[in-house]
Amino acid sequence: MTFESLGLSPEILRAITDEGYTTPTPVQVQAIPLVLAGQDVQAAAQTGTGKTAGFTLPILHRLQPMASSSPSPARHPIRCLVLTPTRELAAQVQESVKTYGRHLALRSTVIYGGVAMPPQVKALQAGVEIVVATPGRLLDHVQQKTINLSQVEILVLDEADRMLDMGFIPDIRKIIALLPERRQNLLFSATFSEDIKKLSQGILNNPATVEVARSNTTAEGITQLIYPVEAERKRALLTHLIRTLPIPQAIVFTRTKHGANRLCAQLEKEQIPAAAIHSDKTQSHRMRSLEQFKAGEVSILVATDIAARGLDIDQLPFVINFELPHVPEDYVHRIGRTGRAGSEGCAISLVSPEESRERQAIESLIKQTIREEVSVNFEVVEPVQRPEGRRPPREAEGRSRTDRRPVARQSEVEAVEQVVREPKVPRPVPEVPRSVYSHHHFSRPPLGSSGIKKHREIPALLGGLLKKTP
DNA sequence: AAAAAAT
Repeated sequence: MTFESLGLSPEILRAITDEGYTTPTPVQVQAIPLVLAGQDVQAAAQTGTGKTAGFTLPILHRLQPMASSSPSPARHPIRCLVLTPTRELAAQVQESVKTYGRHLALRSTVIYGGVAMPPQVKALQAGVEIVVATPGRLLDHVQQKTINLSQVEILVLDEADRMLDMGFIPDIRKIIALLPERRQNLLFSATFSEDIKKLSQGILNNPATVEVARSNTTAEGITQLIYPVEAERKRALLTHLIRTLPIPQAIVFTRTKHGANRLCAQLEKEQIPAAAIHSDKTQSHRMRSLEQFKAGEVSILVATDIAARGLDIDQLPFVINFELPHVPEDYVHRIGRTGRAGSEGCAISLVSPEESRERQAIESLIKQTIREEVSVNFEVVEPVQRPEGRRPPREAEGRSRTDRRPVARQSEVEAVEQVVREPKVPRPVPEVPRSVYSHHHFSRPPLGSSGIKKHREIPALLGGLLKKTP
């Protein structure tokens, strides 16, 4: 199967070739012909399956000016509207539109909150055919009458289940009320829950269904590991793993925004370049964090679930759950940030005894037991256990030097306790994907070219650490 | 129970 055989125009094919892609992914093979035919489509697919290009490419094809058509009108109505749950995802989708529309005379812009209004108004006034937006700011423009949606031909709801979770549906209904009744609708969702099916029924007309990956199953090619660890030792274990595996680059998920800030500061104190991303950060900080991470200037991106879905970073080798998510589905989304587009990756979860319920829920959701792993030698630098009720003064917290001591200097009792917790005899180590960076992908879908491409040597790195089991 | 999104 090739992109040519899907019937895309030469200009679009040229952009695809520019990006170095040759073979469409399964979701693209299924979705592109349907979208080209003008069908409504509901698709269950996560980002990383090539979903974004799956709708971007055929939409560009449909909107491109026909060679035979009359000269384009002076005023350019918005012909396609893409709605996404997060600002970052909106930005990413528009990047994709720009990339694949490079050789076409179609213009696009992205609309979201947290940034100044006037530049967006200006872009809209100049005329664009494609708008990618988050719902809130889009409605803001509607109220200010700075946007006209009356000519929209194609509506895309991206990550619809996320938008549902986030309570965007009333906003989306308001937006839809402003669109022409006759239009093409595309709905993408990680899973088809009952709620999503209902939403879909209300919006789509006789949709074709595309389902590539079975819902609630984790992608093949992602090695999942659990490191059991007491909550108060997680930070020490994390830095230990980052240094010893080593982990060149990873997204580390925390449960709260505050937790993300704290962990980020602590990592930096340990000389591990880190950046944090969550909704309390300013939009410019969010963008900078993401850029630094994608450019490799920062090795750890500490994130809340803002980054659990949709973020598309090429060749991300590791995802680390510093804390397990409360909603088991979010585990699937988080680890989906690695092992994308046919490459392989590793998802590590630091799990404390208090999190056993979450762990159980996750394992029953994904219908597998996640392999447990122990970091040999970790006890050497573990923090000294403090007696109950005697916490250090606040200012001493996070002072790494005072937190830890070599084993030799600890009391015998403590040393014995450690041995019990962390047997010296190394347990069989898990099998890691043949190589985290194996090059034999069947295909590498067009997913935007930002990315971390310098970790191809990881198989060697990992091979040393995670030897194969018999 | 937490996070995201308009100001």
